[in-house]
This record gives sequence, structure tokens and C-alpha cells, in this order.
Amino acid sequence: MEPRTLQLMEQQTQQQIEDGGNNQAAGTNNRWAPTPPQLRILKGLYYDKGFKYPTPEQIQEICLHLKQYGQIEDKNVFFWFQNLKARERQKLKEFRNVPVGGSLYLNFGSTSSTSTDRSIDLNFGSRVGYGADGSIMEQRGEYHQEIETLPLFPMHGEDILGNMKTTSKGGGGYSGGSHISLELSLNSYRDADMA
Amino acid sequence: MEPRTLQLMEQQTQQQIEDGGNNQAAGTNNRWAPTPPQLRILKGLYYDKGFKYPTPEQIQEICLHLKQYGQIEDKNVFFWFQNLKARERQKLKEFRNVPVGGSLYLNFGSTSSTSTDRSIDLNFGSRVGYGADGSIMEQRGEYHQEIETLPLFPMHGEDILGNMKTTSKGGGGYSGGSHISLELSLNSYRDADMA
DNA sequence: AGTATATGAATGAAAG
DNA sequence: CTTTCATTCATATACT
Repeated sequence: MEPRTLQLMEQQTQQQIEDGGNNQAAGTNNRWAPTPPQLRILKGLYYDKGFKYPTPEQIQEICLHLKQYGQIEDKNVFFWFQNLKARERQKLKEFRNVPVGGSLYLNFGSTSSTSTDRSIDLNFGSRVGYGADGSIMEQRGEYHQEIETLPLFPMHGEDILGNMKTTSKGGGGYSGGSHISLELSLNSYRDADMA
Repeated sequence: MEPRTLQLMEQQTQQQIEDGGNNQAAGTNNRWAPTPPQLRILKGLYYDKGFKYPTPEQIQEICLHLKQYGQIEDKNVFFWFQNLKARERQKLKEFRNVPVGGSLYLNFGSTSSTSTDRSIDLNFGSRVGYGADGSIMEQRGEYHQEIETLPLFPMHGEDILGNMKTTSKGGGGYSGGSHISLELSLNSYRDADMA
């Protein structure tokens, strides 16, 4: 039914400075990382006890308790909870109701209660700078994407790049001096990684 | 791109799975790599269209379209954009360090020598309401389980999930008025890099 | 083969 | 709370 494979794995094959009680060499490491006991306790609070919204007082208490397992500050505890909450929520958001039957980009008026749907604009040659050699100049100013109800992909074909050569934007009535360089930086990266 | 040749950092070769129950199959290679069509489409979005900040909904949409070219998940798309943005930023930051013009920036980083203590403010992000009697109030309009008096840690062992003894933090010992307001000295070393 | 690099993945920290 | 930035780890691949 659905081709997606929902996996919520944890992938903890990460570095977790194995030092059981002391890390944080002065000067060389400026970013806190939980020691294994600290991480175990924090996870125990979050997952096992369902404790997800610590107050500042509770953060202090947790931090104080965790200090015996390594250097830690209040803000570390605060950020830890905040990040975990945010990322779990993000994960749920990404995996919910994938429009399998085709993505529909309909504006439901504006009755969406918490509609954070922003579509991209496919600005063909509107705000891109070009160098003298024709290469793109990556001049992103301050704003990322305009809000415009445009589909990401024009159809369920296979090409975003190939298809837009025949659109009216690129080939037709562009009355400007510059060209729409579609072949800007195709070889910047290695491709053909895997077959 | 920092050739770490003479790094003397002590990095324990880790691989200690902390959770003790999550055993990933060692045989399956689970690192996604974009297929050439996927990579072409992603690059087309990023470079040609300047599309660099996909929302979660758009990530889903991109992922859906890319699924016909190979196995892919939402988080792959998410990470792909994040990494590409980060690495372009990083490259730009390296390039402006060229000692050609002679404009060298000296920044006296205030080392915040009292940062070893917990001198941060945790009130900026969490809003907690206190009643007139000093009792803690609900901190969210939701239904997450209330944890008011919080016997977080029973004793100075490490038993979060076991017995909990009453720490009497919020229940009776909290007088109204002693509001923890520390100083929030989160050093923001963040220079102008997004220009 | 060993090393360097490219890049996926993870996460602490910060901004909005 | 949501989104983004920065840094780091992990590893497949390219290079010498």
C-alpha cells in the first residue's frame, strides 16, 4: 500500500565519550555531550517516566543530580529536552499522511487552523545573480522562499529540469538580457555514486 | 574540509551502544545514498531553482516523488538539504579567510570565566505559572501527565525509575517570590555568515 | 593498503 | 514551540 518504510530507529552508534565520569578537556571541547549515565538518566526521565516538560526548577534539580556524572549545566538539560521534544514532533510530522494518491496543492481557502504549508516558488531567473562567466552567484539575501502556491513538481513525470525547458517561462517570453542558465553547476559534485 | 592530520584529540573509538536493547543488524548497510536521478532532481531544486528551505510538507512531497527512483525517506531529503546548506556556508566561510587584502578580524572572545557555574537563565523558554501559594501550575494547556511536585530523584543513587522519595521541592517548600532568574549568558559567537 | 575526501547522519545550540 | 545553524561522527569512495 505504501512504499514508505516508517522506522523510528535510534541509531545510537554515535560517539558518546566513553569516559564514564570525566570528559571535557578544557579548551578543546566546547560543546557539551552527555556522558552515558547522564544520557541514561535523561532518557529514563523522558521515555520511561514520560517527563517531558521540566520547569526551570526541575531543570536545576536534574542538572544538579547529573553533575556527579560529568560536567553539565542547566542549559544543557534545557536544550536536551527541547531538542528531543522538537525532534520527536518533527518525526511525527514528517511521517504523517503522505498523500499517496498524488500530491494536491489546493488552497483550502485559509481555513487551516495551523496551516504551515508553504510552497516554494520556482523563480526562473528572478532573483539569481550571475557572474561574468555565467555561473550562478548564490546571492541569497535574507529571505528564503516566497509563499506561492506552486507545485514542487509540475507533474508526476520524471524530470524537473528537463521539463521546464518547454515551459513558457524558460523558452518563451523572457525579455531580459540574461539567460536562464539551467546548466549552471551540474558538475560540481560527483555523481553516479551508486548504479 | 579540514584535514585533521595532527589532531591530538583523544577520541575513544566508541561503538558502545548505550541503550542495550537496540541492536542494529550489523550486516545491513543502512546508509542512504541518492541514486543518480534522485541526485539530479535534488540538485535541480537546490541550485537551479534556489530551493533551499523545504518545509516538512515539501520534504514529504519531494521524497514521494523521489521514491520512484529508489528507496528514500523523508529524513534523507531533510538531511540532504541541511548538509548542502551547511557545507556551502562552510566553504564560504573558509574562503573569506584568505589573507590577501589584509583585513584580518580580531575578536576578543570574552571567555566568560564564570561559565563553569550554572549561571544561565532558564526562564526564557519555559513559562511556568505559580499560584499565590507558590504551588506550581500547569505549564501547558495540554494533557500531558502532571508532574507537579516532582520527586525526580529519590536519592543520590541513580534510581529514576525505582522508588522515589519526596524531595519536597514544590509541594511545601517553595515560598512564593524566590524566583530563579539567573543570567543567561549564552555566548553567541555567531558572526555574520549568512550574507 | 593507507590516507584523504565527500557526504549521510546525529545532535547541541541558537534564533525566531 | 518551530526552524535553522554549527559541529561532529561515520563511512563509502577516490586518490596516491
